[in-house]
Amino acid sequence: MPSPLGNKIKALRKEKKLSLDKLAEMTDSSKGYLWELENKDDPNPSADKLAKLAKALEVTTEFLMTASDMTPDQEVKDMAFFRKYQSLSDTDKVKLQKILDAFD
Amino acid sequence: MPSPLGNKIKALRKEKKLSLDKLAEMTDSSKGYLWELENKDDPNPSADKLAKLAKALEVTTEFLMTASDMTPDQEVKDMAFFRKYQSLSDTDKVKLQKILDAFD
DNA sequence: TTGAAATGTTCGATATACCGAACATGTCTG
DNA sequence: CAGACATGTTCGGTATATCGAACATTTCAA
Repeated sequence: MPSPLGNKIKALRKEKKLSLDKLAEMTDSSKGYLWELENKDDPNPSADKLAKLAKALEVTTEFLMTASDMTPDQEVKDMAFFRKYQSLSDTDKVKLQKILDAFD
Repeated sequence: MPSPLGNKIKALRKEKKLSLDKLAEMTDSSKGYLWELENKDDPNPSADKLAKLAKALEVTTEFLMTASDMTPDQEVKDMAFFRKYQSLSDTDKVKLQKILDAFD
């Protein structure tokens, strides 16, 4: 009856040794609602709650929401690459785009 | 009055030449609601809608949710680049990473 | 062993996400 | 220009996300 999302929240919360009350406070929620998210059938929190939960639990919303097929390691590496790319100047971005296009 | 999330949705939708109606159909929403998401003050869709939007628009929920200081158009272009990158083989990814590292 | 504090669970009430359908506006072709 | 069709906008109603507070359970010190 609990969901993947619920399981992840509970696992992360336990890992950080937080009570429902404490996590509720950190995320501007009620503990009753957090309990529902963790234990009820098909939870569907708002983007706002999701973002606050991700921040409090120190993960991405993507991680909370999706059961990814690639390894967390690979996900993290791809993201790191993307962050570097984003920090480039526009002209450098264009250069890389050209190179990328040559690959596929 | 529109929000970063709304701007991104609209930019991505336009990029894909989708009408509100079409996107609504793809994402099990009403076009009225999608219009609200794109144009109203502080939209707060559910995780479910967010996931369906991300899938239809071929971006991550993380990308949709996190605000940034660049224009939605620029973000969308960066995201397009990232999607291509992700579809590469591991060896090609590494090559591109090397090239990127040479830039900064 | 007891009971008080911490943690977890349930539930009625309320705010709001989301819908359907009407209305408005734009964009064409005849 | 007419008007038909696609697209965008507004809005009242309904389902449900979320709260507050009561109730239950666990924990642990005295």
